[in-house]
Amino acid sequence: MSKSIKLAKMAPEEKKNDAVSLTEQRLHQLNAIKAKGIDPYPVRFLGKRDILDIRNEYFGIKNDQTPQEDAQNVTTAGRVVAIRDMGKAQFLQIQDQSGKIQIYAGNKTLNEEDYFVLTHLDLGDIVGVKGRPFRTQKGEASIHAESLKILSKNLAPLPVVKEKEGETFDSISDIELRYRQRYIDLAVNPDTRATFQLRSAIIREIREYLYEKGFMEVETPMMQAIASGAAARPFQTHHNALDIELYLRIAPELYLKRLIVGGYEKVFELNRNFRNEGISTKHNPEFTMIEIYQAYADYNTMMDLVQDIFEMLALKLLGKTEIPYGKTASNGVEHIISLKKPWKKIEYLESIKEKTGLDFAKFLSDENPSAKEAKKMASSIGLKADTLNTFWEVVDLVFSERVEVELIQPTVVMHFPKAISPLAKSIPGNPYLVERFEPYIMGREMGNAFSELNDPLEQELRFKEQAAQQASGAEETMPTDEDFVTALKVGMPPTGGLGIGIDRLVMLLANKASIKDVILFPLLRPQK
RNA sequence: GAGAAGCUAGCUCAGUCGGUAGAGCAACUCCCUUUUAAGGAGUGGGUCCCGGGUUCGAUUCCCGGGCUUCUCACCA
Repeated sequence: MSKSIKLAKMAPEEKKNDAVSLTEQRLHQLNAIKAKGIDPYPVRFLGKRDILDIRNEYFGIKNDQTPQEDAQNVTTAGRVVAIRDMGKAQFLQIQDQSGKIQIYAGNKTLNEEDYFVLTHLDLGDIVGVKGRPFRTQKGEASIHAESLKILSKNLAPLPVVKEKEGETFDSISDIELRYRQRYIDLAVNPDTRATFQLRSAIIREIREYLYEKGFMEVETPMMQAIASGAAARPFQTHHNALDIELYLRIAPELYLKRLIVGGYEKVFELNRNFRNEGISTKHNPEFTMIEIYQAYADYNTMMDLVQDIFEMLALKLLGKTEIPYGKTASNGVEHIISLKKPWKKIEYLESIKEKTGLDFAKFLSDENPSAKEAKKMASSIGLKADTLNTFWEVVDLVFSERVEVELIQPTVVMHFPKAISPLAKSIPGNPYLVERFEPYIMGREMGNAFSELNDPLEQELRFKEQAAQQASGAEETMPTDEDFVTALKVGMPPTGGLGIGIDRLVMLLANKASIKDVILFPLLRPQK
């Protein structure tokens, strides 16, 4: 029964304490449990209550109550995260998805089989407990175990995390381990669990908000013969039976607008998009975006919608519209972001002029403004744009470098040049600017919206302009989708569309500096 | 794709001006039935990321490679 017996059974070569034998030691524990006739991986453990639920009922939400002496037994379960061995009794801490609680267990209340389990427990094991809630002499909320069942034996030891008064000791800081083996990160770091619970809540609240407003969620192809609807490099794949090349979608936009053509008036899709581009703290090759389309609406409708959604999420999930951001960011500067609407609105070209003195608006009427000219202007304020090939790409560089980075508080940037907005409708009476806006928070683009272009002939022209821009060396342009033009010919009502990057939204609300912190399994280079 | 930093025990980290390494926690043995970063006594544990080179000798110096992080570029 004692641990010395186990050791006596171990072959000498198993006594080594290196990395391999750590698992071997546990295998030995496992075999001892099996030899006792106990199943270390039982089929089921029913009637488990959440630890938080038990705490609230017996110890009070503020942890200021003490259970009655004759309190009923409760049943719960979780992973063993701490063992304090007192000899013939032990204190365990178990953790489930809702929280932690202490278990007090000894040979006075456990039967022989359960006591055997107790003395053969390791950190990381999952146990089921039945017992009476009570407070120890030191006041710790506990369960006095009357039965203790092993539900799953831990064979791959977890990092040991200790904490005192909220401070964590020896947590895992190896970022690679946290991303590659997220199950360990989740098992060990409460903050990681909280982040992904928040992510789930954000997505749920957005869906419910839109359902409430009469929107319908749809699913459009992720595998597309033409990857359009945005300007980005796609992933390519192959369908064997049809023997065709397919692309993973870079945006659902053109399909969603086909649905508006078909007669649905309020649709959205919240799902993955794929872009074959670099990986950074703000980019993962697969990322989640929501696109929302509403017929008989315009970009003003979308402006209200995006502010409503952000404000609603902050209030519902964080309880306030003023939220901190940046404490964990690399620069260490904390900002208080106010998501309260209405947000500040600025004009795209005007904002560049204000910040830099450069006036690009006068080039709007120019059919094919020279990139050289723009580069000259950019270099006059110290910006190098050597790798760019078109006028408006250079302008966008100036915007990102001098305007975007300063948009800490929520700001709506409006009215982009038509040349870089091939799917947006022109402002009436202004042939050069479009009814488009992008919300920015913390210097980051959080979305993109416009009054959707529904003139098929105009759309055809815009696609042609994109092709021409590509010919003149633009890095990324939007491919022509003939069938989409055909759809517009059938007739699409005036429509407003909005896209929001969900990952970045979660980063904002969860106060995370890296997109990898809000994606459960971010793409990493495979280990050799 | 470019630059910078990092990689040492299961975890968090020291360290070696070149002589094959330490701490705390974890693990193992013993004591302990209200402890809590439990405590006390003892023990073991390392391909110092990988491969070359220089050297009597490399974890350390040099070269190459791997992976990660950060910054930049592209995108959301």
